[in-house]
Amino acid sequence: MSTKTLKPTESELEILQVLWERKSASVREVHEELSKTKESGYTTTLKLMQIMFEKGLVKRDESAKTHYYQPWVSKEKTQKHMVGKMIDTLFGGSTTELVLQALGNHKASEDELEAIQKMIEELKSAGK
Amino acid sequence: MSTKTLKPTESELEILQVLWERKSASVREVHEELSKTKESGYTTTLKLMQIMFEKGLVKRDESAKTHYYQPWVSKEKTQKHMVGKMIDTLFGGSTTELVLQALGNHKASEDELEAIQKMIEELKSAGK
DNA sequence: AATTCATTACGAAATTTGTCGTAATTTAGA
DNA sequence: TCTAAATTACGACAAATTTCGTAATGAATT
Repeated sequence: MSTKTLKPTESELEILQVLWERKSASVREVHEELSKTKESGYTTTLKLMQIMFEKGLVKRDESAKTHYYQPWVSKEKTQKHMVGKMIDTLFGGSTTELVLQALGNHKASEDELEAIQKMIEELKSAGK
Repeated sequence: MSTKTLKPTESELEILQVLWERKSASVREVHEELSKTKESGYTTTLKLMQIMFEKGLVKRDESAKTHYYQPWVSKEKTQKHMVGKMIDTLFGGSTTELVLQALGNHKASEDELEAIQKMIEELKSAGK
C-alpha cells in the first residue's frame, strides 16, 4: 500500500467533498455542483479531476464514454492527516489547544456539546 | 485596519511558528530552527521572510545589520481563520465533527480532557 | 586600510496549482 | 450512415510558491 502522503489542494478538496458525498460522479456532475459556489470552466474541473486521477486521489470507471469518478482516499484518512498537520504546524502539537480554539470560536449546539462530553468520558475510562 | 485575509503558506507557517515562539528572531535563528527538521538553504529562508515582510505577515527591525523579525499577524487570528476554513472544507461546517475527529485520533492527557470538559460546561451555561 | 566573514538584496529558475482553448473521440439521433 | 452534441485528451499559459546562486553591503579584525 502506498504510504505516500497525499495532501489535496484547496480545489482538490472541493472536488473530493462532492465525491465523498455522492460516492460516484461524472465530471459534469461535479462541475455543476461546484458551479453553485464557484466560477470556472468545465474543462478546468475536468483537468483537475484528471490530475487527481494521476495522483491517485480518485479512481474512475472508463467503461462508458462518460467516466465516473470515485474517491480513492477516504474522508476519514484525509481528515486525520490534515488535522494532524494542523495540530503540528499551528498548535505546537497540542490537540487540546486545537479543540479549545475550535469550541471557543465556532458555534456548537447543546446537543453537540453533549456528544463531545460523552466522547471524553469514554476516552477517560479507556485511558484508565 | 486591513481586513485582508492573509493565508500563510505552508512554509510561511513554519516560520511564523518560530517567530510566535521567540517573539523576535533573525533570519539565521529562524533558519537554524527550521534546519532541525527541514533541508533547505539559508537564502531560501531569507527570501521567504523578505516576502512575508512585503506581504505584511511580519515586521522587522532594520536598525542593525542583522535584521530582527517579529510576527505581525497574531497566532490566535491565524488559528481561528485556518480552523474555520478546515471546518468548512473538510467537516461540512460542523465544529463538532472536527472536535470528535481530533479527540479520537490524537492523544490527549487526562488533565487536558478535563480542561476541555470545563470549557464545555462554561459554554453550556453561557448558552442557556 | 585591506581582508574576511556574515548578512541582506536581487534575480532567476523550478514546481505546483489553477485556468482554459482546441482537437480528438464517442455516442446517439436524424 | 452522417451529423450533432457531449465528453475526454492534450497542450499551453499564468500565477503563486519554493528554491538557490551571486552580487552588494556592512562590520569586525588584523
